[in-house]
Amino acid sequence: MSAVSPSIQRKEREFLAREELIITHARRLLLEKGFQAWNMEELAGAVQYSKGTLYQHFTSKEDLVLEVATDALKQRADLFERASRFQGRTRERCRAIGFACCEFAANCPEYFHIEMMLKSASFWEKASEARRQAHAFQGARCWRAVNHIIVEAMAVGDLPREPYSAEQATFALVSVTVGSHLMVQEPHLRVQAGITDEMMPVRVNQDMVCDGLKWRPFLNEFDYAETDKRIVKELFPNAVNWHQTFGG
Amino acid sequence: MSAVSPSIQRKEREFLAREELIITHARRLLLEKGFQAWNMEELAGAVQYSKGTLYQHFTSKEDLVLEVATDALKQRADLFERASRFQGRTRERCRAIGFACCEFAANCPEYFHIEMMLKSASFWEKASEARRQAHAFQGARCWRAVNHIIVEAMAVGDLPREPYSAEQATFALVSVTVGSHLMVQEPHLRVQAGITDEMMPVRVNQDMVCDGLKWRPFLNEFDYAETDKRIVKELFPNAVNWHQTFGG
DNA sequence: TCACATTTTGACCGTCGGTCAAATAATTCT
DNA sequence: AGAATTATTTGACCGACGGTCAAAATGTGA
Repeated sequence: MSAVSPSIQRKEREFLAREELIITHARRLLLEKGFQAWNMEELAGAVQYSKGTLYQHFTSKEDLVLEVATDALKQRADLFERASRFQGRTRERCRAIGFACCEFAANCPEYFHIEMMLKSASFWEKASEARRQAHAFQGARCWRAVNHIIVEAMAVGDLPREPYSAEQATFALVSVTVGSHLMVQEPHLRVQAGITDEMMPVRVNQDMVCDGLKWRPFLNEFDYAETDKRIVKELFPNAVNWHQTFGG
Repeated sequence: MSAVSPSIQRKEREFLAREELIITHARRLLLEKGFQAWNMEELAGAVQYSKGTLYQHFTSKEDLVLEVATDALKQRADLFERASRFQGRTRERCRAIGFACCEFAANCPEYFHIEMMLKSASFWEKASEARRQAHAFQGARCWRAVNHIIVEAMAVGDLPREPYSAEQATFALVSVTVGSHLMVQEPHLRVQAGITDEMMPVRVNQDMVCDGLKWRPFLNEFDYAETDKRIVKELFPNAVNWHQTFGG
């Protein structure tokens, strides 16, 4: 007998295709309306299946949303890893990751808020174990991309080993990045801080932390404007979000 | 006739007392269980009133939670303003606010997650206009406390006016602080970064940003350990959370 | 074509936030 | 004091939603 009957294979393919369809529509609803303002019935209608069928793919609404978030996080990790291979000094490569994160945020503007929602215990425990692990895995990829550059920067002498450890430095960059992406979305803060471009403050704050870490070369001893042009050209040639960052 | 009948006054007092009671129990439930894992019936039982009575005080569950969050934010603003009057150089006073924020976070460990929840549109629009404004007002107090010190630091020459404006610097400090408080609560990140003390990384990250802003005196040209002891002694003599920060 | 296995469906359930007419309590009037 | 009036409290009830499962529909193999 053959290993797997062809009809089984076809079923498998159809199942996976349907899962993709569900995820795609769930992503759309999540971006358009947030978490509360749509329900599973509505999603079922959108994908032309019944509610019961949705629950063959996901154990709960939270499980489905976690899947969407993890897909986004995987995109982020992919961008981070690609950016970390940028040719240049360690701080330039860190900068490339900063751009990658902004590129990601431009594509998934609601991502960081959704991510914060995930962290509440009641949400997390309604998701399946498999999807929780998948999310942790993609998160670890992002962490490693940053951490590896920092370890290398310390190895080659661009970044002092004192007073901050590689882990402290990584944690600081992660914190300032997430914090900035969240704060830049706050209308009140945008007014108070006079922010128009949403991405600029994120990278500006990253610069401050890198300078604070004494990561060579400092902002005022190197032409990072050239680096930035190279990053955009080599890593994000198709992105349209960097125009105002360079003054139109 | 008298301006207001005494029974009216008594009613008023009782009404306010009951509102306090409701808020107190809601705060407890929120800290113990988060947002989802309790309902209005349960709260009504806890305060020994019926559900209908709760809705004479708050337009919705979200409105009530916003009130709790704003109370916490007011505490934060009070601590910030007190800390900003600390005697010392501008960066020492900024440091005092950093301690104030950690003191606050120790008292309200769930605060920043609740705050993130508030920001989702569906939550915000279910709250009453009055409470939204109250929340914005307390948020502005926190912003101003930081911003004033930064403006003064620029005026006295402790902080260069270039390349960052006072608003950019304030935004950076706010972002790194909120981001750090959020990230330090993540179990995965705590493991990856090897964090045991929850407050230390927050202030470490603030130090990085201040150094990155070139805020004099730098970390390595001043004995901030002395400042820290003074801050704890003068501003938080009763707090117990700083022991491990100083190595037991 | 029929028997059997698999998949899909939507009526149904429990929960919860929120409402409101009726019950109860407080106050005022005579 | 007691009736009349006003104010307050209550909890049965509603609609919405996430999630379930027996029955219907569809697919499979002989």
